[in-house]
Amino acid sequence: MDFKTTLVAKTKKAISDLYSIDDFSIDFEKTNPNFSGDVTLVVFPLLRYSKKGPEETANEIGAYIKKELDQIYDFNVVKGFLNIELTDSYWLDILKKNIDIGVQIPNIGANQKVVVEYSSPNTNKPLHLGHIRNNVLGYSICKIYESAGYEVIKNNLVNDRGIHICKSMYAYLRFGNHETPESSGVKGDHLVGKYYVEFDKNYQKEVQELVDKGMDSDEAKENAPSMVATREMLKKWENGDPETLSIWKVMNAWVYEGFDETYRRLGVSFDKIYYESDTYLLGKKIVQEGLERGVFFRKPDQSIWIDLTEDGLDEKIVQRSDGTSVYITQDIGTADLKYSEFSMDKFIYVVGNEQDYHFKVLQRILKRLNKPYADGLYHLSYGMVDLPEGKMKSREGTVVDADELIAEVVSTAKKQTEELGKTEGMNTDELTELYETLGLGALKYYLLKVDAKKRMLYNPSESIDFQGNTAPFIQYTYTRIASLLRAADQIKFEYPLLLHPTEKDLIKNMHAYPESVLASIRSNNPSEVANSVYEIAKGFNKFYHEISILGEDDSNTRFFRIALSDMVGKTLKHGFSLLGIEMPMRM
RNA sequence: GGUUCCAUAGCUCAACCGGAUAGAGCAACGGUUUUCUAAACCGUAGGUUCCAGGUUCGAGUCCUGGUGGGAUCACCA
Repeated sequence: MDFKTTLVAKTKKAISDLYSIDDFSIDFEKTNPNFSGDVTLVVFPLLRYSKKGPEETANEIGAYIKKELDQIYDFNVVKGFLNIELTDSYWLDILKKNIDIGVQIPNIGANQKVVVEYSSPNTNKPLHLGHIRNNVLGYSICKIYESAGYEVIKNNLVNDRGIHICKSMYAYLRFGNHETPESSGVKGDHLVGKYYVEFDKNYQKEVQELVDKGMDSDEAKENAPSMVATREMLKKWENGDPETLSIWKVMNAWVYEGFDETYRRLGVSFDKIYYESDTYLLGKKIVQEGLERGVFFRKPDQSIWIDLTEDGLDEKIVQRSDGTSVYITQDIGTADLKYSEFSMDKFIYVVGNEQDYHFKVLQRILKRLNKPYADGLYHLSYGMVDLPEGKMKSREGTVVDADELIAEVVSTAKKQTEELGKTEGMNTDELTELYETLGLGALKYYLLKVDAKKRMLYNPSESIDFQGNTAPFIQYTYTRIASLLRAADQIKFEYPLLLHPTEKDLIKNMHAYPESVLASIRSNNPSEVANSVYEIAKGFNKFYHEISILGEDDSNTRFFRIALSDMVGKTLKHGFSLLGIEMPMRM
């Protein structure tokens, strides 16, 4: 039994002995740093039983449990707060256990399977900053679940078909002059993206011309020649026209090559990739079944709907009057496919919050269809990334391109490192790797440290500032530890009897780490891990600054501090691995 | 307009179930290097937690109403 359980049990016993009650619950919380103590019991809710003032009640309980538990060094009472200070030997025991078994996250996910769908790009344009947030979040949440014993399937659903893909294809055929990534030297996804933009420019021009001739604007949008041709192309694609399929395959292959490079650099990967071109028809059968069972209904024009007004949602179309499926139908189909393949307990979609309504509807529909996996569906909804000048818009060219951004943070890392000039003796390969580790670390951490569901601002100058709450700060802390360990020839020691305050703080922070991982799972939000790691790093730098480690004369104390530092380093590295960030050995 | 999310220091973000004197980083100002890496450390200053009510021992957190902002409400994906 761990100490917290014992503490709660003893305290409950104290309260029921003192005030003769038995049906109540209590909980301890961390003591506010402004007061002395480690854990705190708020006694206000107990006053109605004790019928005494808050101070007196707290003092009575404190005196009772102090006698009962050796781990309690002392207690103090401020108003209705009973602050309990634990002994150094208690914290040393915690540390010892930590050092003996290493960083351990409670195994709460044994025999549970989670499918995490993330990334899910369109193959008509390159990735941008919003995609980076998606990828980094998705990958991190996978790592976090894995650390607690879940079996995780990293899943990507590639949106490789549809009218938007045809737009790039149309523009390429018309303006492309057979250029290829090889001939132009442009990365495949960027090349295709170029024609997507090209399409839009030409399309706008055509619309304008029609409007100038007196056509209504909506009508012009429908009748612009390039739009008509693109719709025609989509039909050909759906009918399996060989020529259309062939150009589609070629262009998609270029995009995949480009994406793979970006994925590799971001350090994300997938266990299972679905392509929408394979799955987009899957939902239709389920729609038919649902129709027969009366979950869906048909309107006079033959379109099929579901009525969700009882759930506070609207009616939603699931099949068009011409018999083709809509987006949500595909999602129903793919959900079913995934369940038949993986029988997962939990199914996380990492998708932006502009689709909150969509996923609410999807879950309701799956429930109405009595799908067993409906309850396990979770939409990890994250906020948009804003730019200081406003929101990103592909059309206006105000997107932050993923590849450019990565190149920029890496080159900043290089510049910073060179200015500090501490990398003597490292060869070119090592340096390249270091810049990559620092630059990408900074970028990922910048995106992961804020609450996933919140909208956030991307500030270019701040993201490449490597001071304060940043990945390089934590990486720097790690290299300090690595350097200590290199200097230590051996680590043999007895645990001391007393702790320096900064040592105790470090132990407390490390003790809180596994709990933060569980909190990240509960909230599906890696920022809790990021914040916990930051606290530990900050604590270490204070410790490092205040007391000497290698310079300590007493060899036992010296080795103890090295072992403590080692443990801090391991915890930092563990935390960063859950965020998908590497640790350098030197910087 | 309906639904929904958000609003905390000059800026970017924290604050576990409702708990004490709301915390960090950046920016500003001042300090620390004969000492294990100064990408560090210490200090000063900075707040009517959007507004008005309510619930209670206690509200940034919960409820109601307002103000401001985002998203969504397609036979698009």
